[in-house]
Amino acid sequence: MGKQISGNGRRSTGSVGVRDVARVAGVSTATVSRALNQPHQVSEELRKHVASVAAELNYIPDPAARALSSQKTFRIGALIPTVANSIYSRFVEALQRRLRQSGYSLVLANYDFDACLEMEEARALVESGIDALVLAGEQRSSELYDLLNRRRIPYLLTSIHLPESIHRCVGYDNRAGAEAITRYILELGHREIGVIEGPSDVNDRARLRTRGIMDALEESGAALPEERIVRRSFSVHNGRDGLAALLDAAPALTAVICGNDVLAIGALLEAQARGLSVPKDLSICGFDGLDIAQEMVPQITTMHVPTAQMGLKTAESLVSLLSGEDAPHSVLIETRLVPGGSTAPPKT
Amino acid sequence: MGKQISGNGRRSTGSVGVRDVARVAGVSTATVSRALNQPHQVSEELRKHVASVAAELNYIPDPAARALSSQKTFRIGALIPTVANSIYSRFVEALQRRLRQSGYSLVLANYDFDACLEMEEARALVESGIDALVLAGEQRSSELYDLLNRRRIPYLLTSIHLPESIHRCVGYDNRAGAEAITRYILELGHREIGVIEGPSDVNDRARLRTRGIMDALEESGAALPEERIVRRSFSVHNGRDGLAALLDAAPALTAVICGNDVLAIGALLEAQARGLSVPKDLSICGFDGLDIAQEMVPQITTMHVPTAQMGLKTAESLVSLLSGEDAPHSVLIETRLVPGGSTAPPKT
DNA sequence: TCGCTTTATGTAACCGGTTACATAAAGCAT
DNA sequence: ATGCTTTATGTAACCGGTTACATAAAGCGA
Repeated sequence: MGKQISGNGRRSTGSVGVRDVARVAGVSTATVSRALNQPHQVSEELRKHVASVAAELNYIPDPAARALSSQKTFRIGALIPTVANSIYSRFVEALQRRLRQSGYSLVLANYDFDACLEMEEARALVESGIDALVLAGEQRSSELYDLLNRRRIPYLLTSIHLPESIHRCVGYDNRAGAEAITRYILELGHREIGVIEGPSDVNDRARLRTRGIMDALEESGAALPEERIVRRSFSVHNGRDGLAALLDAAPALTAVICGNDVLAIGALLEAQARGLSVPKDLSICGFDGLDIAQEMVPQITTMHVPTAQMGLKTAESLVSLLSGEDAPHSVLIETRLVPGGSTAPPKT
Repeated sequence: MGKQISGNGRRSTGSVGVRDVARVAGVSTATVSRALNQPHQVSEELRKHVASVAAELNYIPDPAARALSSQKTFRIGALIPTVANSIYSRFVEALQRRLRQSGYSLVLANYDFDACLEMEEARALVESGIDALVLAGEQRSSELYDLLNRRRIPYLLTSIHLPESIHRCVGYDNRAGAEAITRYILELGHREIGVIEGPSDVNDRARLRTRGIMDALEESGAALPEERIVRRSFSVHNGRDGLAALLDAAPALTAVICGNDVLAIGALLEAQARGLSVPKDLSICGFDGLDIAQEMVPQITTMHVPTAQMGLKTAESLVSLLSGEDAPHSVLIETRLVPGGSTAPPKT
């Protein structure tokens, strides 16, 4: 290769760089950079001139160079259990859309509720270069939090609301939501209640929901015998299976409270497959407010979570945080009880 | 040996850099870089020494610096209509998992089937720095392809199989799949058939499926009057609405073919809400093989698409491509007809 | 032993923006 | 007009890896 003079403004890659723009516009590279990034520091006429030259040359700043010198990547990581559940996918979509508006890209990683994989993916995300990280829930090895703190990477917990926690969050109150929907079931007159809870060992949202259910039941004086609670990971199939197990152990149930809508859909389908009429023979309720659960026949009573709004708020918090403005330490996303045809007073 | 490198080797950011590792290990920065990236170019003992020093100092290469000098970002963009449909979300999950194994991150963008937004997001992805881009389907403004070619960014089309196209692809044959499932319906004896097609104007997968349905129907000599085909965008709600419209226009239908499983689920729910027995009064089939459709009662007859496998193959193609190896120009993902309880011969 | 090739390592110039600092010009009170 | 402050622009040193080229050492045939 021939020798390369750095001063001629030609990039070896062949594309247009700041030095080209500077040369054509007859100004320095510093001025070009300022004209494009800190417009107020440059006289208006020069700004316009530089902008027009840049546009004419079809100049596109190299993101790697920008990241290297400014120490900002304009990338945000999202470490989500699974995007196959629409409670997370809607969130991710809204998050991405809003981040883009502010010039950020979303780097997605999923770990399917596997704590080990979560740690690995987190490490990879951090090492790939991100300005901030979005996590789901609070429960995880302190190693991950240590890593983030050591590398000074701001992070945000979502799907959970913890005003007392040292971690920032944008989320909703899983416990209170579950308590409210349980009260609703109790107020309908149910006393023979079963629960299909989520995998509460590795998922604090699921655990909080179970806690809320138990709180409401205890408050009402209704005890919940061991055999009336089954634990299943989130899938329609497991919902069916869970209800089958419950009904085998306790055929007298009049209501089943599910850890989320996916389980509730499964329970509804299993009930129907067994010839049970919902809600006449059995009331079923869920949590999340998925579109599809709202379309089921009967419509599933649920605690609706506005996940798109959560994505929006999460994005806004992150953007403020990274702009040096201060964002609220915790943001509460309000849930809403949506009564559907899947619940009714028990048969007398 | 032991000679001091000019400067103190300390990064202004305070973290450990190649120069620190080089100094402590008593070698040059070039050797450190080579020891970590081209191990075969360095003597084994030196390699181990450098590796241990790097580990000891907890050295993590700066991705921006690496990207700037090597012109590789190790990031791959995925521009997906929506991740809220599990046909895409499963794909994205598998894609991400496999890419990570080879050291790549996934940058996700979604456009909700909006062609304008797709172009905008594509531009943003390209400008954010990616080594390659994954797209869904072929149909889009040539402006996008021009952009990718101009910037020399390799790309791959998915969810579609086009061996003749100039574009690379990893996907399945939408037309043939739809033709096969339609034949299946015809072979059951149905002649009074309705169709709820997807939004074929902006979505070539949906259009190909409609084409496959029409091909099979024409081949069988069965004409499809205008009023027996309705078009709806993909949602359970629209599936219900679509079936309602079809039944209003043509109450004598014995089978309904849906553009995908989401529409089919909606159609099934609407049929049940109207007191129709599926499949006795009406047969319904879909396309995609979503988990939830397989759990419905009755199980929905569908053309199963192994999306996770498609994600895997897509990732592998991309990795080969970016490693300079040659990847197949088109990869066919096989679909599979899964008969379920939602279809049966028509009432005689 | 010489000369040539191969292999291992070091030096320093990149990659392409950003920005601290220097400098020039303009504004303004005295 | 003088001196001081404010504002606009230029110069060049960064950011932290990678890698072309130079150099030293080792291998090897004759």
